[in-house]
Amino acid sequence: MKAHKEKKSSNLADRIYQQLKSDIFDFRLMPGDRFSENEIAERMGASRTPVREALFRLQRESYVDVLFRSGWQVKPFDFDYFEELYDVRTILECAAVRKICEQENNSPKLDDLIRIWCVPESERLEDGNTLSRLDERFHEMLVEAAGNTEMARIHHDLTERLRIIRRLDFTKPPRIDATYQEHSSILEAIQHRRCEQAQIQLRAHIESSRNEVRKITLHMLHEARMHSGKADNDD
Amino acid sequence: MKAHKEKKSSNLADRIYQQLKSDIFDFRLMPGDRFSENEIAERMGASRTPVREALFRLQRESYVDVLFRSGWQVKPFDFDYFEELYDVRTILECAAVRKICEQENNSPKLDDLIRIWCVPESERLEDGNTLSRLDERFHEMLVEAAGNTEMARIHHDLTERLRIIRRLDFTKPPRIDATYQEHSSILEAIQHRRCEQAQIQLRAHIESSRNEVRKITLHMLHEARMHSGKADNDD
DNA sequence: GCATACCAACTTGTATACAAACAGGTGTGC
DNA sequence: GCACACCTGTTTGTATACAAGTTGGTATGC
Repeated sequence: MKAHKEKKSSNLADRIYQQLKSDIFDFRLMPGDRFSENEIAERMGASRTPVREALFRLQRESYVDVLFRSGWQVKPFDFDYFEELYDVRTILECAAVRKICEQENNSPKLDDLIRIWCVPESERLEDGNTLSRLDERFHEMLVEAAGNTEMARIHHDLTERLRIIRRLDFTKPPRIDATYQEHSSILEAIQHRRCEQAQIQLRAHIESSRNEVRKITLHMLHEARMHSGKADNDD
Repeated sequence: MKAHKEKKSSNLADRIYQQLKSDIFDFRLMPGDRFSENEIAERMGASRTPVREALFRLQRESYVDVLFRSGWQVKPFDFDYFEELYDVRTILECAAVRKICEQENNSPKLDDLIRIWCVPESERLEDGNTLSRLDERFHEMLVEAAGNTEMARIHHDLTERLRIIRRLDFTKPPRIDATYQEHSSILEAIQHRRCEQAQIQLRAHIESSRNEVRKITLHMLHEARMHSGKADNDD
């Protein structure tokens, strides 16, 4: 009765949604760019209907805005916005750590985390892209281990929204090493139920990642603007 | 019914969204009910297009589900889900209190709150419905006073989702009195920057409200099922 | 040369038409 | 009486047609 198939492939709207999102992520659609539904529909080889569905989803996730009968716009970069998301992320993850520390037995998720991150240096991964995704999963799994699926869902949304700037964090080996070091240290504190210590370390970890990203983002955005041959728009 | 001015919002989809949501809230659409887009479109006197837009929004907010080419369904009541939302709410609000306590000067929002809630008994409101909305605003303003608009937005979403069961809290005078008492006490603690105490009180306040709602919800749902002549579905 | 009014092209919002797939009933073969 | 195939109506997914409003350019008046 409930075993309905979920055919993702037959859903044009989903595909367009994903495509548009990655266009935004990869700066093929620049912050501030304006476009119309017809334009997208033509480029995607579809009609306006699924395009609109995709755009409404992106709008709700605050990637784009609709101007009344006057086209759509990729939301301009708003650093305050990302700062706020980082803050909420920190709050949720610290709360998750607290919940985990209140559990008597390790949840399977926690054990998985330990297996992944508490490894000798020789077994550590080095690829930036891979590690970027793995880092995302570390923080997500931490929240999942707390056992509140709605909290995990909200945190997952935050992660999605932050990915556009966060993946810039793993471009240099020092940050990669630091990540392994900090993650394993946090997990160890959790394992010994040192709640306060774990939270402090987690907060510091997020903060240092955030600082790194702050610097790189500005640079990247500037680069992208230059390559696209567009002038900086500062009025 | 409600003599609201028709705002000529020019947005049919929005109106349909609001209407459907209140249909769900008032149990005109029962949890588990199945319906089709045409059915809704006909009842609303509109075409399927804006109806679909409204339904997709409600789906994203997890009020309804779409079954592949087989109609829509009002999401069945899931008490674990509401419990989880309450948890996240508590986490966010406690974090907000912490942020507020770290501010040196009172934000205007905080002063507003004090003006509303720290009043002599004679000036207190008594109407359950009014107070229900006012209570929502208390918690929302608390988060807004912390100064993180994204956190406030997420909290606002939680509030929306919890309203369906939360408004059942203010049906009895004792809870009304207790609410005034607890809110003013929390605000006082915040004003004196007693962070820990404020958080503990807030947590207890939410918890007692939650307990009250837990009891009433079960009863209400049962009533609604009886009146609609439907059998309980406990698989 | 400048300001303003108007028009035409374009944009989103809504309605309708068509396609694909599922569900449930019905008839047929045994 | 029962099982199974088929057919028909209903459902969502997608495309297209139409309506209403905005925008930007152009022509005209001064």
